[in-house]
Amino acid sequence: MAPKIVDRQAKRERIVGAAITVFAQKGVANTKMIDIAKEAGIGKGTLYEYFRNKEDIFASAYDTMNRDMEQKIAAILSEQTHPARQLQMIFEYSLDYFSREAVEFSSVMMDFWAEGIRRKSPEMMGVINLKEIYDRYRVIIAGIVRKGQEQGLFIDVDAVSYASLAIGALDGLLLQLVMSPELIDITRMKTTFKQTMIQCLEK
Amino acid sequence: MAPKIVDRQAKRERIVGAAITVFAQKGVANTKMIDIAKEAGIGKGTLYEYFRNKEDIFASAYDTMNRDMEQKIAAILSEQTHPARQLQMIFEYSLDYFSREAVEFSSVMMDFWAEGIRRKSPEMMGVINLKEIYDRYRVIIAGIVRKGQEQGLFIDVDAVSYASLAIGALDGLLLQLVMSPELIDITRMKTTFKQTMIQCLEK
DNA sequence: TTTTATTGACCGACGCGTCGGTATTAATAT
DNA sequence: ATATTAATACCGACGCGTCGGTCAATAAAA
Repeated sequence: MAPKIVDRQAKRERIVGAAITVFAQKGVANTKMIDIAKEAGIGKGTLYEYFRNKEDIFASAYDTMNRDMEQKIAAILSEQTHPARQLQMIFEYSLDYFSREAVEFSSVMMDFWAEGIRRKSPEMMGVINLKEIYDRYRVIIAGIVRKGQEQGLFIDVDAVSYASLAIGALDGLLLQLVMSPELIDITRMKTTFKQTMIQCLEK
Repeated sequence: MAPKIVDRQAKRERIVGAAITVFAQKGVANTKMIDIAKEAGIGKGTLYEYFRNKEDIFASAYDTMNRDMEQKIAAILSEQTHPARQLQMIFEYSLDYFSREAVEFSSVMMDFWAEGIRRKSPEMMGVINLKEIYDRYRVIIAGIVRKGQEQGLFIDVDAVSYASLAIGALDGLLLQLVMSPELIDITRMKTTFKQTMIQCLEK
């Protein structure tokens, strides 16, 4: 009259972790349910006790990875108050993160993008709302720029365009990093970022 | 004792054109062989008389789209000699191209990227060599920057990093354009590009 | 008639999700 | 203590739909 007790939340997280590992190795599209199950050390059927379907695991993994990133950005913003420094920190952190910590992360993220793009037109339940994520980052960067302008520190550039450009540059670099890691010198890239994206902003 | 005569080259091109149309409508991954055949107005089996497999059609479509882009870049370079103007023209042209043909071209291109990324690690015969394409563009942009530096027009920034950054920015913007077309104002973006990516370069 | 082009019915591999059955645990009775 | 029981966790063989690629038959041109 009493069931086996399992920490379902913890197990969900373990499965998501396993999924991310496999995604990194084989690519999201080429990952089979059985691959995730094996990595998590459980049977395929058990996956369906914790997730409705493949899509569901996919979305959970995406959420997890994205929450990580946003928390770190938030931390940076609270450490620094000078707009130019905030931008610089965000750029440098992103570059570091992409290159050093996250060869894994990067290619998985690329897969998520590809999926997100593929799902934009059909009335798919937008499990992965890429647009929303972009909007959020755009708001953050544009906010910093506007603050700098109000303080008379930055030139009069369109804050939203600048934010789109900066986010685009980071994403695009991630793309190239995944393709040719040997070609992108992070240290130099940081300098170049500062020389172009930041110094030109300052009066 | 004489067969039906067909212009095989022309028919291949027709098929590739049909493929691109369908890719734009349904996304590369969701396009079935039968969809391409129907769009081209031929039977499914006939596809295999002109292409070895799906991969082959895919690669041909990619080549076609890419050759278009490169030819236009080359034309720009021959029209302009001033380095800063060359960069500006390339940026503006790319932005125009992306925005004008965003729906069709852009989302198909994103699919190609996603595929290219997915195929980087396994010893797949690199039908779609994304790395090579990137290298080519990088060489072009970096070359312009170096020329500007030699002429004493540009500041001393690392040409390769700059090129990666610029290409990244364009790609990343394309990504955002696909996601939220309404958010990206091309005219403003051109101005911002000039204010950040070009003016900061000039002494 | 011969040669080539075209076709779509067919095949088989593949992978998602299900389902019937098994294993494990904890409350309860003895 | 220990047997009993009930609720839940776990599993993997299998069903079924999907889709890339093949091939035997057909059409058309010369």
